[in-house]
Amino acid sequence: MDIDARMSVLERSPFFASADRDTLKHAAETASELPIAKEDQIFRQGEEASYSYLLAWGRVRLDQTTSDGRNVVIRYLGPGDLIGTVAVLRRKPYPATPVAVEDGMTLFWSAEKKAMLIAAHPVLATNAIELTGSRLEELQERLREVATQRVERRIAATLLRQVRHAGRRVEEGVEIPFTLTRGEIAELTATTLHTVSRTLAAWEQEGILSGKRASHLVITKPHRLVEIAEQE
Amino acid sequence: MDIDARMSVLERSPFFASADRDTLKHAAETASELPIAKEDQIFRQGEEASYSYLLAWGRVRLDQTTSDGRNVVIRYLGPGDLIGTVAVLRRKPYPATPVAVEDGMTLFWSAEKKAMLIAAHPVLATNAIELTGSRLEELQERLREVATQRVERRIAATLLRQVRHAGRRVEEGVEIPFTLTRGEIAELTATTLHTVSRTLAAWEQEGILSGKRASHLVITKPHRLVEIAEQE
DNA sequence: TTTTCAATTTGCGCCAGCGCAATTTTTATC
DNA sequence: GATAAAAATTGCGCTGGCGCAAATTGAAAA
Repeated sequence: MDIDARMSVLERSPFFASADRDTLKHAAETASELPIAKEDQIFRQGEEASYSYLLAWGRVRLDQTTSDGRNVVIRYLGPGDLIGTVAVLRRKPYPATPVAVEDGMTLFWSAEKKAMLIAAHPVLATNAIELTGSRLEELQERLREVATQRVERRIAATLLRQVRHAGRRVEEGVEIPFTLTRGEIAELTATTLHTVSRTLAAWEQEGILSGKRASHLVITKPHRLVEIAEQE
Repeated sequence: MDIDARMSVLERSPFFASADRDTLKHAAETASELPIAKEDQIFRQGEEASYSYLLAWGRVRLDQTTSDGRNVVIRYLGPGDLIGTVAVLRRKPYPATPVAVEDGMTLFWSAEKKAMLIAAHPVLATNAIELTGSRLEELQERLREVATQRVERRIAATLLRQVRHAGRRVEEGVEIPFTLTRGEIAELTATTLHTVSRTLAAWEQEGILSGKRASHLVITKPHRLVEIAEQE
């Protein structure tokens, strides 16, 4: 990737929203590239946060593992999303493990370079607050769902969230453009894979959605899913 | 409160960590004061975020209400904590309703004054990222607990979290220095008040803690509570 | 094409904890 | 001191969904 290609990637990221050409150029010049292969762990939960990343392309799942070995999926990341930035800025260990769900490319900066970038371009600090705030809002929403809703509604809400983040119109409806297993949905939803499987099988039977394994989920009746997410 | 008293309040807040005298003075001079009485709502969830607050003294509970009228307690705030700042900086509606659990005092700034403060003193932007990141981390922790743990462990973890934030050593153990009803613990823990009551009654019987209603909870055997929080 | 393995599905027993109902306790107000 | 109301407690029936087990499916590797 040459500087122009990098700048093209960066200007599409919300972290660089309203950033001028100088900022983009500075960031592009100081970045390094790391290709990622499916199932690569970019870093591990608990490690010292030395580098912060920006996903150029590909998809990444953010996992948190509990002390008794269970996994919670924090979110799916797509192109333009930051990885590990808050931990680097806070000088805390990484709180999660990002796992590539498909091949991709990241741009990365050392903690020093990132701090210098932000000091030199205050718009980046503002954008970092916006992005962290946005993640906070999403987590609050998820906590509310888990605290107050039955599983079906939660699954519907979770799928709609992926649609909102990454959905792509296709002929039959809206596609979630990455592989999402029943197990992963379970870990996003605080339930078990069996319950997700039963639910999705019923919805597939009803014509609401289709797809499993390598074939991406396609929501054929999004309005029906919204109804389910909003039922009492 | 004169300028010196305000500066004394501000320098104790993590939002002003590492801030120099000029910064504190600027902030103190541009702040206004709003006393709060028990049960006051400082603002309402969903309202336009016009002011951001810093709690000088007192205690505040941050509530989020769901579309079907249920309540989730997001967190308890104490002296030095910010209220509404992220929403103001993001130019989004307030995501929660802060309710005073006792009489207190806040300092507040309009959105304009706050933005000017932060633009003039970059250390404040850095601190805002730190604080937002810290809240993110706590919410991730809570989501992991709700997703993977039984109620008892969650209640223990929740009480330990209050101890860590606000606990005070007293003769019999550690006191949580504000009123925390069984209903509120339930809303912090994604369970019902009946389940909290049963659990706390058993723990009180076992000598782990004491207190209800106006009398604050006192954890008499904190180590026992840690064991419960960490059991499998 | 065959084999392997992970993902998905399905049956089913079990139970943690929800939620209804009733009672008791505590605090604030008059 | 009496009353009212909110918080706490307790009994108990019920059920959503967990988790075990087994079978089936689909994709990747050989």
